[in-house]
Amino acid sequence: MQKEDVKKLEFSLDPKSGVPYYKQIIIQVEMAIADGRLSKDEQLPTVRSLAVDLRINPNTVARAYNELEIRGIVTTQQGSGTFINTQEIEISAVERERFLAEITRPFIIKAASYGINLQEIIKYLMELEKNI
Amino acid sequence: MQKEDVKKLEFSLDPKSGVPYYKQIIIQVEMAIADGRLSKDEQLPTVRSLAVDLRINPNTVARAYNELEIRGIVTTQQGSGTFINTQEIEISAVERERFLAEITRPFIIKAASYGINLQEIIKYLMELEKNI
Amino acid sequence: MQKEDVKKLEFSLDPKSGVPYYKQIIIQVEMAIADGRLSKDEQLPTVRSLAVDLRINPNTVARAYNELEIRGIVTTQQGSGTFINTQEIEISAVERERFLAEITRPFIIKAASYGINLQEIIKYLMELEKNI
Amino acid sequence: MQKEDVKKLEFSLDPKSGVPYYKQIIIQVEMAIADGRLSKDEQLPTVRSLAVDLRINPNTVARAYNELEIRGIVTTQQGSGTFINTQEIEISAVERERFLAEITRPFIIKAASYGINLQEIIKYLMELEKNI
DNA sequence: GTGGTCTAGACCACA
DNA sequence: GTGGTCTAGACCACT
Repeated sequence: MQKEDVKKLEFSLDPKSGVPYYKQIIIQVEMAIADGRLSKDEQLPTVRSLAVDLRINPNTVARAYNELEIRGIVTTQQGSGTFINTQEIEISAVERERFLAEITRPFIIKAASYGINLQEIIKYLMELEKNI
Repeated sequence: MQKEDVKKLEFSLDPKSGVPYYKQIIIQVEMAIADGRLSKDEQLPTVRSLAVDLRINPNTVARAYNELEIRGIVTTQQGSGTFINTQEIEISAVERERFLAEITRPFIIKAASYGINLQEIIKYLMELEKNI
Repeated sequence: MQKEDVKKLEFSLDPKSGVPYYKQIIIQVEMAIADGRLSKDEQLPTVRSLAVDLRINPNTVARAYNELEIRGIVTTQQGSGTFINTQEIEISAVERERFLAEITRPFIIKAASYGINLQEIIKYLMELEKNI
Repeated sequence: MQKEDVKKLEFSLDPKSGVPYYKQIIIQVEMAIADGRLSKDEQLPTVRSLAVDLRINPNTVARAYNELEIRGIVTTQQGSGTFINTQEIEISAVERERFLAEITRPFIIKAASYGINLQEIIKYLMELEKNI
């Protein structure tokens, strides 16, 4: 290998998701840390460059970085940039449950529209799990 | 049987969740349809009665019902009420299986990308099913 | 043939159309007169029987008949029923235009969603017309 | 060219039509998309500015935009505005012709059932096209 | 500045 | 009685 085969960090926004841009950025940073694409002391894109990349207002990026800093996930060094500050992301049980509900709901509803009920879904998933 | 095993429809709002009231109502109607507590041609509570029940403004209920109508989930007939409109899409058993596999895959992948595994999903769904 | 091969009058309501029931009934009576399924002195179904047929409130049928009477299209004979009162239905130019716009709009919009514009539609229709 | 041949987007409401304001706005946006005056990623007037223009309540504009969003026609991003979201469905030339035939047939039949013939339809559409 | 949510209350149309 | 439309105005979240 000539170089590290690292999954590069790529931000992307979904305007239709209803999730505010700044939150999408926060989640993506957190996820990148969680799966190792970002690690301690690495630098995030600058506010301006990311704003240009994503074609959004720099204030929006700044807000995301700011909230990440408040949560202790990144540290901003005046004049030099924003850096990852931690190795681990902890997501609270409540957040976890809420997130699970959020992604599960449309899945259940879509299945139901084809006449597939919860029991059937569970049965299918248990089959799947057994065969992993 | 000891008692009627009715799964009654009960609306409830959580003001602390951050989810707007009207969306909570939409979700509860959708879920009730998905798990069979509401089925075709059944009438929803009237706008006014639900508003009183939930102690919210009738406009908020109306907004939820209106969105459900635009999405084709309910039909309202002025002067008589709001009725469930869902007609399940008819598919064969084979298609059914294929369809289930098709919508399950991205769902599982998405969950996995957030560190949630199949076991956890199944556990959550069983919890859900119990509480219908 | 053994009997008159008459197109029978059949009322039907579409709850999803957004058009009030009483107006749907009015239109259907007018249409039936216009194309000869109903002619002068024929009797309409009774308010009660039609209400039962359509599974709607008798008041709704009564309202439709009442409006038809106001317009001079039918006459109600106390105790004997409601009868067609005219041979011809005249639709005002304004109504006609409005109706034309109403049925044209969704057609144009649907075409547009497939990238077909008005000019193209017109061209196609002119072709059609030439080949009749 | 003597002057820019711009088909500018102009909203206008007819209080006498009986059509609710919010529906008039929806129709005008849809038609503007259909005939190309509005295209993907263009921004609609802001809720407040359109409300001032039309001298109606901002909630009424918001309601129209909201319904357009539910239908997937526009996307709103809180804090930045409302944008056209229509992505035309891609079809081949052959499919195009077939599709046009397919949606035209029921349209013509419906019109005919109300005594409106092809010539009249074409005349109306040409009128429409001229006035864009 | 943008849109989102909610309330309060009026008046109308429909069954 | 039902839902539909619109206004006025408040407060919030996001860019």
